[in-house]
Amino acid sequence: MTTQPKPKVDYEAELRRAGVRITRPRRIILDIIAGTEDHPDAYEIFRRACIVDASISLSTVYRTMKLLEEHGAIQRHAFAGGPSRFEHMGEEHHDHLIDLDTGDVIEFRSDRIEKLQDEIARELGYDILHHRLELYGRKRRKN
Amino acid sequence: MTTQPKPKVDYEAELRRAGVRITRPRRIILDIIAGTEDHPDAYEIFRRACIVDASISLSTVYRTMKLLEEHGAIQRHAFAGGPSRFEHMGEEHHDHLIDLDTGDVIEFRSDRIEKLQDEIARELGYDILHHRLELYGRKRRKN
DNA sequence: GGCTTGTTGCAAATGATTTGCATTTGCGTT
DNA sequence: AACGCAAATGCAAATCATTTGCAACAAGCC
Repeated sequence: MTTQPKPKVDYEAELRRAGVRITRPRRIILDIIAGTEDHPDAYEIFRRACIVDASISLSTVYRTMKLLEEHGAIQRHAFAGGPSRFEHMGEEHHDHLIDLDTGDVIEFRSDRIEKLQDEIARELGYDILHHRLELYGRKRRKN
Repeated sequence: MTTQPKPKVDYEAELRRAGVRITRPRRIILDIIAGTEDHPDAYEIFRRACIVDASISLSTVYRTMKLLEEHGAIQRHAFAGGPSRFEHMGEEHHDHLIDLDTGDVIEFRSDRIEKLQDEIARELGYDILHHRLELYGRKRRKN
């Protein structure tokens, strides 16, 4: 379970290629999500963006998040009871373990689980487009 | 993958035992969720309740859902991009496959996945209190 | 049956997100 | 380098899901 350092993908070039206009707000937002390893929500991204350019609006953050999600540049997580939180797409898909005490999010990945999911979906006659696996727990007490 | 007929648990007696006052609205809502096999949201429950008693308010539905959730009588599902949907607690835990075209929810269960989850959490030093596994897909085209 | 306290309905508040619209800006074209 | 137009922005207001304050009301114990 190594913490793989995510490669700084050049989203800008990629989006431009897809015909997306690169504006100043978009560049700033892009930099923020590309450069963070946590899972900020829209408002947090907005707050960070404001530090760079105070004229950026929250609507633009939301619009940009939706745009990036549609272009597969980011992943939206809707954890139970809270605003959506975003994360740039890494190489590898992974799932999340949410620490109920601290709210920390731990990423993990299990190929066996991925495989099982596909099997189950096949049995049920479905193709999986995506999935969501979240474990909610607390740190084991050393007793 | 059999569709087990859920036992009509006597929520009323159980809640009363827990010191919960059984009012007319609560009884109606309880009957609705105990008697359905789908996953209605608060508004849908409200709508169904209104047929029985038009004076029931949406707030009461929300308040009752929260109450029932706290007492472990129902399960709240926050599927991606939509309101919470509720389901009475069956015997067996299960996960969900959401049909992206129709919104249908298919229940399934895999002990192997459950087991893997526990293993993973243990490796990470956590105890799982609960989890959420949702597969989003569409029906396989017969090609 | 009356009392006490929890519950309800309603309307207004909240939190997250979206949208209408007038203004601005990217960027291919001249 | 300036031009033009469609696309993007900021702002405020709208929307959607859910919660809350409060006065009227009803459950369940005496």
